[in-house]
Amino acid sequence: MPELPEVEVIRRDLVERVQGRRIQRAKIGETRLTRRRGTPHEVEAALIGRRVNALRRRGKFFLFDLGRDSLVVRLGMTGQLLWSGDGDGFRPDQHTHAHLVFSGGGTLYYRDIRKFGEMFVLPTGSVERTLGVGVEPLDAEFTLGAFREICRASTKVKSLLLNQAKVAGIGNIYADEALFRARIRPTRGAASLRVDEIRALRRAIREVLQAGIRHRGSSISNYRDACGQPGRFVALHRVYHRHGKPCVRCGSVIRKIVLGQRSTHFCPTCQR
DNA sequence: AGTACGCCCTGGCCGC
DNA sequence: TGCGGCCAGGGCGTAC
Repeated sequence: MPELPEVEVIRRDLVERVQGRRIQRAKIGETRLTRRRGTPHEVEAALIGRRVNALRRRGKFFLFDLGRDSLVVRLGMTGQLLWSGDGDGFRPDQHTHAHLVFSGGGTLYYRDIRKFGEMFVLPTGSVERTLGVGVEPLDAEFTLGAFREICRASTKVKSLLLNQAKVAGIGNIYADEALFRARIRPTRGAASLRVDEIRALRRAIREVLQAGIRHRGSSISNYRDACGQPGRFVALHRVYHRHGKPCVRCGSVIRKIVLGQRSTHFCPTCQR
């Protein structure tokens, strides 16, 4: 479900609440959550008594820096991290599979209807290598030169954008929206892009991700921030889920196709 | 290396 | 109202 902007909104909501606090209790009640590494009990044991030095984001991953180790959380399609202070905020339900109780009050719940998300612990020093995600599109390293190198691939440009090992954090919504803003057809071969197109796409990626963060994310169905509130960016989508509707730029009918097993939306006139 | 497919899950929506 | 089929923002393993 959540892409870079949604994860970043949640991270910003949570950082003030958990940074510097100690995990007093931890409960993981779903074995699927820890399938990548360890058992629920092992992960719980690695968390209890540890202080959260920082809460960072890498692509679509949350990284809770616990010192020597880091807790890694990925939300998959329907995962949510929901905060509850003492007596207010989220109440757990049947889809709530884990929670962390923090010193000084407050509980962080992990809720995930489809259970595609995951939660595991890695040595902090090996997080980067283990996750293997590519450049952060909002960071300074995402230069035109770096993106040109990435585009030297024999794959369609949209598939490239969705490849987390190349560029971190872009998912189906923001890929379609960025390609629309750059006026590039999703089916174009990445290697066929001219320099001016790569420049436009890089700019569009950054703009659409920043706009997504500014509007607190895209809530198509069940995305919610850490306080349970939906994002407002859907109203500003120009192509995603707008198939059959007129293009906001030229009035042509927005089309929907399948590309790389994912629904893909574009304007057949504006995007070339 | 790239692509297609099945699969992991659950729920919402649509048509009948 | 009920039911089957299809769809979904992610990503992995396998086969080609």
